[in-house]
Amino acid sequence: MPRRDRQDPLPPGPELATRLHSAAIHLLRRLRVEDSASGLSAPRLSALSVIVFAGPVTLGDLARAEQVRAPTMSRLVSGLVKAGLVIAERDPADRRIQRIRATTKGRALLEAGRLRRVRRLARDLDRLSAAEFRVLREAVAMIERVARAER
Amino acid sequence: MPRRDRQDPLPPGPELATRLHSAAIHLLRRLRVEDSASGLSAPRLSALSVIVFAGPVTLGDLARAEQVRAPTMSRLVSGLVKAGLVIAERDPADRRIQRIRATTKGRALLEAGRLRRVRRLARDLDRLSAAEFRVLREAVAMIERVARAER
DNA sequence: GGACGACACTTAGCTTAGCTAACTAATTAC
DNA sequence: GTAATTAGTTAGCTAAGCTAAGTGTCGTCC
Repeated sequence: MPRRDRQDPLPPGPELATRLHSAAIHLLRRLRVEDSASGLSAPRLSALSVIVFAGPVTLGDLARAEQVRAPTMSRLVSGLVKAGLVIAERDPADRRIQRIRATTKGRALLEAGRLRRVRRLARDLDRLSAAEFRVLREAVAMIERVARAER
Repeated sequence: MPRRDRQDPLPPGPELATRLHSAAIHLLRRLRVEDSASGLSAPRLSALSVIVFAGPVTLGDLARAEQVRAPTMSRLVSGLVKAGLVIAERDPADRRIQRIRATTKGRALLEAGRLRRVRRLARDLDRLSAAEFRVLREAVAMIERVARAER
């Protein structure tokens, strides 16, 4: 019975996927260091990010986006509300629903943090040549397409 | 006083960094869905991953890698030990230090989870043409280099 | 070679983040 | 107009984060 050893080379598709997966993890782990300056916990920062970029969202939307249950998101949001970073209003048309959106303060806080991360990444990318830059630009467009695809 | 508007185009370096950052986040958020099948919490899964790939590590190494404090990692590791996924042994040369390594079971569990993520990503990457594949391969090598760089 | 500081981790005790189960209120379906 | 469904919340638990303080081990230095 043929057994697949750990050292066996993987087929080309999975091998690239493996490397992309690993590279993405290491990239973001590196940038995460900058987040402590925001003063927010990782779950709150992540939820705030979705609220800022996805515009007014419902609590259910948020819970799905963050892959947590509704009660968890309910408490995260009330923490963000108390901190003055977001506002939650009942939808007048369907009063079960909340419309959650960022305040100016929330948007500013998130944007400052995102800038720290991006600046750090931009500094790291300075190691690349102009030609490599062009290749990376193409690749990023592909990753965006793949990562946002329907299913 | 010239004010930078939100709609202003960013300079080329930061703009690529911004897009790469966002693409990496969306890529991993998408793959994270697969992790529930492992039965482990995200922090434990992440710690196990470092243990499996970085070989025997100390608790301090792990805490630094995961960007948490020692007491947090201490409890994560004892959870993994109780679950039979890792083994922690005192270093005979310096008995303050632990050498933490994965068991066969731990390695198998992590590998199964990683495979689910990678297979999902590989399936997503099938949308790309052969030419795009080659570009992506080049870009991944660059990202690996950048993400592992010293500082 | 004994005292002392530093180091690696653990314990205690707190807050936040995750969950399920059960509840409330609003809407939709019949 | 009653029943079922949907959106969130509350209660109550475990896990994960922190700081402060404790334990044992090592290195140093006189």
